Amino acid sequence: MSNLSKQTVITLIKVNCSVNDVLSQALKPHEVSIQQFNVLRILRGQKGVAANLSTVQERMVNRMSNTTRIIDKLIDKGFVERTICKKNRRKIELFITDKGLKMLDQIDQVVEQAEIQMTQNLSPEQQQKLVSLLKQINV
Amino acid sequence: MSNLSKQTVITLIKVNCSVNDVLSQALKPHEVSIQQFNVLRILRGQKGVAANLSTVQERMVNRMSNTTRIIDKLIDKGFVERTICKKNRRKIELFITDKGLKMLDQIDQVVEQAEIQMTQNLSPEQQQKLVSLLKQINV
DNA sequence: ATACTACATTTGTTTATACAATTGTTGTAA
DNA sequence: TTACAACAATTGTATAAACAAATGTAGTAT
Repeated sequence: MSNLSKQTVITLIKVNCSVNDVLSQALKPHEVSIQQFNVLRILRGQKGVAANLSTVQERMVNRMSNTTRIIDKLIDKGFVERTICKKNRRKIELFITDKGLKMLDQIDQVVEQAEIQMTQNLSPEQQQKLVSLLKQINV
Repeated sequence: MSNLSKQTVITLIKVNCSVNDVLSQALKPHEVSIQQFNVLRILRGQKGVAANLSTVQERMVNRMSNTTRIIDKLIDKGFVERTICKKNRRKIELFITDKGLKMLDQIDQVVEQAEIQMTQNLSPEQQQKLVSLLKQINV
């Protein structure tokens, strides 16, 4: 039934809007956007190994659009370093700095609290069910 | 378990990103954005009764941000008319035009197809379950 | 009438998104 | 070596989002 499809999609969009609001409000005092936060997490996940731009882009949750400029902001704040790759001068090498790691540890907690708070009405089984249903959305 | 919360939230955000992509791609040939489309639907829902700006804002799925400018675009395209409310000159009265209605009928079909296509892997029962789980997200 | 507060919308400004075009680099075929 | 295609990142540009500030209007108390 088409009405049900519409309701499903609209509910998904609305809930996501609210979730985004909660997350960006949680991040706001730390002056990083959700996108910047995600890039920092990706770089931390490298555990010291350099990441180049295309790697970061592939792993970003939201579409890339302009990863260069997101990283520019993070460099301005001293959270990320960028150098030109010696083996292939077309590529760049990105690292998270100690300052970035420290900041990330702080906001990780804030974000985690927000995540837990948002999902607290759902049992683990319900969350697993929700994730599995979401993954069946056909895009 | 906090990891599960994180997975739930991230899955929701990712799926929503993809859904948004599908919808904006579906709308693109018609040169209206998702936001503009939503405003048009709200105005059509008024069934000829004027809507003022705050009414539209309240009903928008995504946060308002700047409804004035979204409506400016729709007026430029001839889909909406705006007049000053005679009873209260602070308010405006917004109507969808015939041209707007016609266009909306066309893209309604496109959007509906996209919605059906995205939810086709889910049975009606599964969709209802999904909607009910989404609504339990605490925001 | 005057001043004041609240209301409804618009405007300004900064930052983010989307996409195309450009720059600089590398590898490869002639 | 030269020319050319492919690659990796950056820059340009137009549009949208977020939020604060400003404009204009209405109602109310003095």
